[in-house]
Amino acid sequence: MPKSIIRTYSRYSQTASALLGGLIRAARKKRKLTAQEVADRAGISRGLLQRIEKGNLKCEIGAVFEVAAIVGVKLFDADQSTLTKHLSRTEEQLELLPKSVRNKTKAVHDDF
Amino acid sequence: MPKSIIRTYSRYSQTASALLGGLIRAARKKRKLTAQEVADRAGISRGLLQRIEKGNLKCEIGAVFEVAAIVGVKLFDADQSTLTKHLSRTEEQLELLPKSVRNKTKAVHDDF
DNA sequence: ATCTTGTGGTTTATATATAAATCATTAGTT
DNA sequence: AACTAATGATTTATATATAAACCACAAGAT
Repeated sequence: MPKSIIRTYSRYSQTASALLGGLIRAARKKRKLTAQEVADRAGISRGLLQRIEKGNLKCEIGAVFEVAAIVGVKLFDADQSTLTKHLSRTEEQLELLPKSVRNKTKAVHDDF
Repeated sequence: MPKSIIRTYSRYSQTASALLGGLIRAARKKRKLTAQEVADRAGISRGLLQRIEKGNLKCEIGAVFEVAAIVGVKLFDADQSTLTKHLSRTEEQLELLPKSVRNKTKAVHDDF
């Protein structure tokens, strides 16, 4: 049972989430998309999109990634891909990544 | 009321999340940190950390960001900050971001 | 071989995020 | 001005993520 859960977040997380939310909102505006449109295409409610754009840290990461993809905000471009290359080439990472992405095209709930 | 919610995720989201989880796991290993140590410092359960490292899309983004910060995986460095500068300087973004980060040092639940 | 220690997986109870509906306000249009 | 559309915010019911407690197995260490 979850113990009363009063989670505190570091300033880094707050900033990162607020930044991401702001980028999403700005990108959505730039593309002249309404909140409802984006929410529909992401398969989420408009209320959830509002929280995402506010940088609320309690949203599920899948919803955030979906929205980011729809409005064109990419988390892992250029810099991150190099990060992937540089970071721990000796780890099991390279074989771990494909495995957890493979064999699922639609739903992902059987992920664990 | 949530309608039976069988969410599907795009391949982009799946890849991004798996990549992030893999980076986190690799970084944790690299720093010789046990799963329990990281979970404790992040204030989450070990089980949740397992799902995060697997790239499970249903984890809350706050927990993911916390863990990423602890093991040293940064989401918005170099490339992203330039993205911030380039992207829509005319939007309300620049005033939106500080506001939603300001006036909260510990908890963030009063965020909305 | 025994004893740790770390990890992966499962189960259960509960806290809570979510979808839906609603209302108010704002912005844009004619 | 009135009308529309978009947004912000709130409330309620329910689906579900989470913490905690397990178990089993693997890897080291003594």
